[in-house]
Amino acid sequence: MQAKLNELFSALSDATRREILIMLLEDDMAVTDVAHPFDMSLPAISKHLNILSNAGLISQERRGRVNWCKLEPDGLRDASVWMLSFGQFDIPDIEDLERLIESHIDLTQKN
Amino acid sequence: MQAKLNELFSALSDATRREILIMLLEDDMAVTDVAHPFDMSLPAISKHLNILSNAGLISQERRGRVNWCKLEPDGLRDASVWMLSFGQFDIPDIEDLERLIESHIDLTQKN
DNA sequence: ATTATATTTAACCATATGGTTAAATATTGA
DNA sequence: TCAATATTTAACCATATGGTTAAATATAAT
Repeated sequence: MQAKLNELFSALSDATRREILIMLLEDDMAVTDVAHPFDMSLPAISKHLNILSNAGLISQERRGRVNWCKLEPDGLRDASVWMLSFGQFDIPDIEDLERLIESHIDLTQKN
Repeated sequence: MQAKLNELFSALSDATRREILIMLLEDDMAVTDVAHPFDMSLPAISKHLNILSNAGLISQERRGRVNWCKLEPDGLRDASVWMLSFGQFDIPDIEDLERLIESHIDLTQKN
């Protein structure tokens, strides 16, 4: 649980990786196309994609020589639940997020 | 903006630091007391507290020889807004979070 | 069969991170 | 004044991170 959160937040702590996630919001992409806008080598991007995969934020499916990268929006859930609940609740279901938001707002307005 | 998010997510990517935040949810604490439950030296905790301060997640106020650590719940806002909006919107105000949650749920149910 | 394309793996490098111990710096209490 | 307490700073260390280039692998196209 803690290890998974470490991996998640750590994956999100890099601007290149956050950019990649945003790109994948539009559509699935091949590794080469993900790499295109960045001033960085293909292996570097490949590493970033592995980190995102291991964190559960994307999935990769190889078809032929192309490795398709796909956003896994559920991957963000644990981290966002932790952040919103600030770790004080144990809410597994995304339907409860709205309630968590409410309590987060209460929390921030307390001082 | 990106640098601040790097700092925020990076600060959250360590289990010790997340634990400290949860501890501070209860009440403000002196550095020594923060350190107490951890199997770690005081300087190590001091470094963690600096990282949390620089990320804006806590503040520290020295009174006499005691440095009081205080949670800054607003510090989480940027990161949670990014996560929930997935970077596609530009919502500065926490009142709008509820709407963002809605769209996040839509997003996750899309596939 | 050969070549081009897509991607990963390997080896390497510089810097960052998270810890340590020892010493320094205030501040408080006796 | 002297000692104890609270905390930080400094110097160091091992490992992790984020990048590089060169080589390897697998698939597709000619």
